[in-house]
Amino acid sequence: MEEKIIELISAGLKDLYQITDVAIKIEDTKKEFEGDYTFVVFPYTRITKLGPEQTADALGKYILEHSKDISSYNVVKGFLNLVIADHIWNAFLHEQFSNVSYGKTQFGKGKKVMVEYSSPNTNKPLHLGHVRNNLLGWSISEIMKFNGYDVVKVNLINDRGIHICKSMLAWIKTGNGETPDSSGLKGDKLVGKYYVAFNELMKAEVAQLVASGISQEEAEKQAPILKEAQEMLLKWEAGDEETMHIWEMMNEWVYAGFELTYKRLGCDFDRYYYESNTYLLGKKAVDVGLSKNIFYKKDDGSVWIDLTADGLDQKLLLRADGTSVYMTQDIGTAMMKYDDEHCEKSVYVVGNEQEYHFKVLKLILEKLEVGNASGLYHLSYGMVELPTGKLKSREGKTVDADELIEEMYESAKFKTNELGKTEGLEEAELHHLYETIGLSALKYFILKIDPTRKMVFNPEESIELQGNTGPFIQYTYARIKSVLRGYNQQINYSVSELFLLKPEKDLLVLLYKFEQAVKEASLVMSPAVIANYIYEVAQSYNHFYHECSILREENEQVKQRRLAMSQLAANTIKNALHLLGIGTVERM
RNA sequence: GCCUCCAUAGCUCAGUGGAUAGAGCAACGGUUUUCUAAACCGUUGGCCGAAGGUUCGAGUCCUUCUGGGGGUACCA
Repeated sequence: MEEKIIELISAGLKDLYQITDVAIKIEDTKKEFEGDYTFVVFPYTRITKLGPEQTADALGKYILEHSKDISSYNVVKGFLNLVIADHIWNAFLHEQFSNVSYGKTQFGKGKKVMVEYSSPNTNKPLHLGHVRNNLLGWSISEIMKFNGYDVVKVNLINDRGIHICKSMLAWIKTGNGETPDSSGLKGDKLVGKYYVAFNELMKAEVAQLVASGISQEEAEKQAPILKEAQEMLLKWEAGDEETMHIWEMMNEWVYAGFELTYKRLGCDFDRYYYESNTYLLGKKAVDVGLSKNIFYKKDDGSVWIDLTADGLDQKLLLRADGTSVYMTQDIGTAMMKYDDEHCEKSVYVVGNEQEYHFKVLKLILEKLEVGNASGLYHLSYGMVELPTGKLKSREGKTVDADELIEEMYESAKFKTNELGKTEGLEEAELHHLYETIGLSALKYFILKIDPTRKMVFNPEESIELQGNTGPFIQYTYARIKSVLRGYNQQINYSVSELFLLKPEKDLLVLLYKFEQAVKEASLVMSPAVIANYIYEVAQSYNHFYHECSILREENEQVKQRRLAMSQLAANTIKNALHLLGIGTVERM
């Protein structure tokens, strides 16, 4: 429809004013005014030599004469508001109302994209920050799939490095052979406990050193337990048997724990990468870079790249002791990823604190000519903060993912029971209901916010189930399904020339824009576009529901139309919620 | 210091250079013999951080300033 209008305006400008070769832009008409699309004529008044009103009026007249699809127009100052004829909306409804995959586009057809998300460290459990990452990564993948892209979801497990050694060391020193079975703790929780323990042990040692007259900074470098961890990393890279054994055992615990959390969050992956498998490839690449003089070696043996010519600093690629760092691993991973899948685009869902890292990574890949540097895209999302301040995982001050999900579940359960809507449902159905509603509240609360922005997570607000929330949208869906159940026959809608009431038309126009939202969400990689869109749909449907009778409508044609609209709204909500990883329930 | 992102209602957030800046929450009031009240309708609440500039038109673009977040050579 937009294209048609643009053609009309373009023809009008040419015939009336001899204006050609200009990019015509139209926008949605603001609610306060009558019309569907608006064309702003201000920029053209200089050429038309007429006032804005006259220019717009002449153009409006021209369009009305040349198209049956525009039923009327009005002019406010320099704004030409065009009203689309009802038959267009009716035809759209007729075409789409039973389309269960309504909204799908072929926008990204033939393009293959890899989306890396989650990417946890194996030394501690998943927390609120990971939750945002997981939800974003999964949702963006699904949005791109919905747009026809071939998407490979990837999880890069950071299973090696000094941080892992810290957990291992603390476990060896203080664990007394504790296991998930013996402790009853989820595997990731158990390992996380020892990561916190390490930091406490180290803190004590640092305090002691400081007491003996050494500076804080120096003490933090010299703490014996830190030295031990560093030695352990060396042993690990050398393949020391005992170290490897403990490492493998503890990682298995963590994976089992993560798996449970992923399952509950609804995240899945097509492929897993392990940094323990990719860092050697990275090291090799560093050697190649050295021989090509892209990198250089300092006297202490550490390897660097000088990026001052690119406006950046110097960056470390290998430590003086020869062990690899984050960057080394990421070079190797990028190479392996490209070898495996040959995606033209590789998206990294990683927090914005690492923007610098990815800028450097991209440059290095470019210079080394490996791993498809041009396709690298860092989807940089904002940090999650609590009303009380920032999350601090080193001190164990976080919002734990599992606990958070459980709270949402309980909240949904409490609210459902309070409303007394549990009648006739069996235990398993109830569980499913609470789970679906609780997770919807959590997911929607996080995804409705623009990913690039930092967000404040208020636990009390997040468990709200009213207003602009996931459950509100689910409720609208359940309400529609209830109406459709009440009819319980095939909807038999045929295009009629009947007049659309305002709430009907508003809803239809909004539903028509789903594809546009789907496309935009994929372009800007933002589930928030979908979330905000579907919230408007739910609001609009509820308004329509209050204003217009459906089952009680006596005019059969109108009744069928409203049923068809309900059907289309239900399909739209279901598909949109799916893109956010949110399920629907038939009643709630 | 340098780089970068951000600043919109009491709170959390929307706002492709266009019209009178919008939602939700919170506060107050109303709607159910009628298709699900987790809903709907209304009231209160704004120098869009400040000052300049570009433009017919700026919350949106540019400059400066203020305040905050993040990054910045051996954590990841």
